[in-house]
Amino acid sequence: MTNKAKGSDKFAIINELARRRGFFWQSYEIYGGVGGFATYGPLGSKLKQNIEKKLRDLFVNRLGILEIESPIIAPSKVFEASGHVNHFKEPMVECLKCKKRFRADHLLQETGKISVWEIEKMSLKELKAAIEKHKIKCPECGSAFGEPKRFLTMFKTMIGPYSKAIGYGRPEAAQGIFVEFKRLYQIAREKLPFGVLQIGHALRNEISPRQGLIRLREFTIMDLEFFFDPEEPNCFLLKDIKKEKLRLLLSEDKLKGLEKITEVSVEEALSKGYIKAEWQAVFMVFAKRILVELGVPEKKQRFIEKLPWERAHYAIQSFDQEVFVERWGWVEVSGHAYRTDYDLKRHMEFSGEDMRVYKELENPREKEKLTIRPVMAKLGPDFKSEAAKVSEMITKANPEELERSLNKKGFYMLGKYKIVPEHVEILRQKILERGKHFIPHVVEPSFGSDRLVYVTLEYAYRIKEDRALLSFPRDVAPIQLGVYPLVNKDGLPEKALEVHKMLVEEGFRVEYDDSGSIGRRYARSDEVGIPLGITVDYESLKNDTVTIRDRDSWKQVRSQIKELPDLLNKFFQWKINFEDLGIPFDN
RNA sequence: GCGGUCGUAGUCUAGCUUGGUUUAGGACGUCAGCCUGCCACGCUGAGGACCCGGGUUCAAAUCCCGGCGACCGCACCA
Repeated sequence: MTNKAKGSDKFAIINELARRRGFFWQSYEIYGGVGGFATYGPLGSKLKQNIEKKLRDLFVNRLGILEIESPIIAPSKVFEASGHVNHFKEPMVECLKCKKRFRADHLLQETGKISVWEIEKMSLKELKAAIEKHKIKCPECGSAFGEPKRFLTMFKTMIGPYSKAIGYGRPEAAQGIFVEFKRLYQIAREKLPFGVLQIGHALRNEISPRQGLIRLREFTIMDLEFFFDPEEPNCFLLKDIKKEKLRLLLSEDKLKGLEKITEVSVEEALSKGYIKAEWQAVFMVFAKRILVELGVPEKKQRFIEKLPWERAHYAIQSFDQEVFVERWGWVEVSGHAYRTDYDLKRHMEFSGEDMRVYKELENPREKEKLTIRPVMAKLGPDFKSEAAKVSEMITKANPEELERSLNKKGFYMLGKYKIVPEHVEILRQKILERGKHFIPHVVEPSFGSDRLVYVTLEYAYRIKEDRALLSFPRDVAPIQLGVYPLVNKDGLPEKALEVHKMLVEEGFRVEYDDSGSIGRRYARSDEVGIPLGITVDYESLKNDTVTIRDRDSWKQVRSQIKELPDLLNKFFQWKINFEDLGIPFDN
């Protein structure tokens, strides 16, 4: 859509380029478009796949994390258990005069001094009453508020045509992992720690998403839930990366109104208690590295600690990894939440399934267990019809306390019933405690795939001699190679097509282009970020060599056609650089 | 949701104030052909647009109303 007001900053330029070249655009354009939905074109979907592949390579291949794919729709129970049904319905009030809208819960928290937990339980009527009671007025103009209303940011649907079963579109992929925990734990051969990754769509019915790929109503999330024993929180990868630096913006500084970056090594961040879990720190390092590899320098990244009231309901500590983008400033690209045992515990409560794991103790402990057994032969005559009730009360009583009282006073008062030693039998059993059941803790790195695509594009974008080029890291470039005949005659196209075919068969993503002039083709390929251009010239016909052109420097080297597969494979695996591809070529 | 700005080919735009001269003009891109011995050369040709609906009028891209959408700001973003 044409618009002068949108200006021509990088965001606008990239969105325009993305639309024109087929990276992505707003969905449903023929019906005027709908905000918050994007369609990826051929180049964009490839770029996105490549970025996601990078995370898979790291997490699944290198760290052995399990990948799953679960449904987007879940029965309401799942999100009741997870707490989303309560937390995704934000109570809003609108000022009757100036029409400004506010979060009712935030207003009450700030001015009413009511705890988050209390507010959460309140009905709309109670919220209204509380607002009136505390005489809360519009912070903008001082007028009264209208009726509070809840805005549900989850997409709600029905499961089955006539069913009353309510379902929700998942706002995160994480729950798909938690609900399958038992089976996944078995598949992981009942060993901790282990992690599960899910990459998939998530839905959030945002009120007004107007930032292109940055805020979508349907987006791709990459949730990694990493389960570990809270009593053994040590990360075996730490030794390799403990010296690596992280740029943190700590909540204590945020509270003071400072935008101060604390640059510390992982080691230090942990010892000083800035980051609560080792695994969390390690994943933050990986997240940083991934962004560096996508082209975002460390200085343009930071981890910002969320304040208690900014945090999601399930987290006791959260860092957002932010990247600086030109139009929007610091934008979250990943979140790192320490979810503790919150989710598994809640699903355990709501489903009744045991989500605990069992671990054997290194040194099994022998424990004495005290049991008090009622002696019915004595209870019966003494308590008559109430004997059964008393008996039950005895089994529920604290055995240690009962025994102590009997020894000391010679009786024990169970409510109004006086228990004497004849009424009970005291048993001491030696039991061997071999292990214990517990709920694992979870740290969650969670990436927004679409945002990674956007920042990759923004950081790849540059101008060289008035020409736009996308300087993608070579391993995420949607198209790897362009093959061109220098001119369209004298057998050059035929030769170039042969080279093209050979490279396609070798598994490269290659494009053949013979339109216009060679310079135009180079320019076009630069704009879609093809790292290397292979040109067949007259020399090629004589000695089976081609030139290889580097997108970023525009330099060229000459190499043997038959050596291309090997050279190029090494190049795209970052094993060799452009200069190693052949001998310098000057024309 | 509110306020402001705005909506013309794939993209950027001219035209709108003052309705008719428009078969809606240009540039870039695209396609076909020629040309082209290395960085968007040139030539010939082709295809491609007034957001949607209603109204006013002899006549609407142009004026009015409504809808939809976009951008910016506010609010929201678990």
